[in-house]
Amino acid sequence: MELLKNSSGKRIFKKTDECAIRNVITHIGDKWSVLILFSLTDGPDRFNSIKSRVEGISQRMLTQTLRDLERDGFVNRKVYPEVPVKVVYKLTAMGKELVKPLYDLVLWADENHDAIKKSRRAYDGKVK
Amino acid sequence: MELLKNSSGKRIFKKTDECAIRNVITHIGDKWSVLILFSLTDGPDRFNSIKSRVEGISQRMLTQTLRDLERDGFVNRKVYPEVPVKVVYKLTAMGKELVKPLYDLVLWADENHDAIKKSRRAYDGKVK
DNA sequence: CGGAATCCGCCGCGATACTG
DNA sequence: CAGTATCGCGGCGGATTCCG
Repeated sequence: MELLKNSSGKRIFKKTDECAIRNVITHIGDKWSVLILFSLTDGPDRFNSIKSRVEGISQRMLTQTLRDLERDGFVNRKVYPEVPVKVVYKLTAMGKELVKPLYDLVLWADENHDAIKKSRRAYDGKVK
Repeated sequence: MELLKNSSGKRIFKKTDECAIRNVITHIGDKWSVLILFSLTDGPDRFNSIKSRVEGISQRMLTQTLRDLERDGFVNRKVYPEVPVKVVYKLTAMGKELVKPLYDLVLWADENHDAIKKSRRAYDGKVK
């Protein structure tokens, strides 16, 4: 994956687009993307329903994030020209694939949440 | 993990600290953390060496991110009181554990990198 | 060498108002 | 209902300077 190495044989993480890791992180790093992806694992859902389930997200950010996810091929957007309009979002095949490793990560974090909080308290105690 | 559901049986993602996912994302979410963690999988390394390997990171961000990782118990910091000072960072046991699911995620992203870029081009072509 | 401290630009993101 | 458009500020993070 990362072939570039320095004189000590250690990997170098390039700035550019070629670094796959950076491309992932930009999505994962965005808190809303992950929550939206996970919400859609419960099945297809409508705009305002997602909005109410992902607490705290603004209309602006939901629209924008869904667009990005659609653009990357993780989410499918379907418009039903009723009155009023109905728009349903669902995971694509690739979207469902992405959620798998993502889920393992979240699961790990959930299990280690206490250990992390404990470590923090210890650290903050030392530094005061 | 997430027990709260709405009338349709779909999960609700609370704003608060109770949502494990949100806690994960804030840690792993930022681009620098992941790159630093991965760089340390090649073995312990010094401050400026990491800085040169993670391209584009500023001194400020490297220091800050390393502190956060140390605080959460993912990274160990050891000072060698030589002249000039030498500081070596390495993954803790928990840090190594974290990298595993993280690696699967990155691996997935690497494999699907082309598909994502292709989807993007198709999307951008439509919207123009 | 490995930081800490300060300053500051810019843009992410929320709030609000308006449309098809 | 599901968006777009516009404005405004808060804070992330880069650049610079100084220190043990």
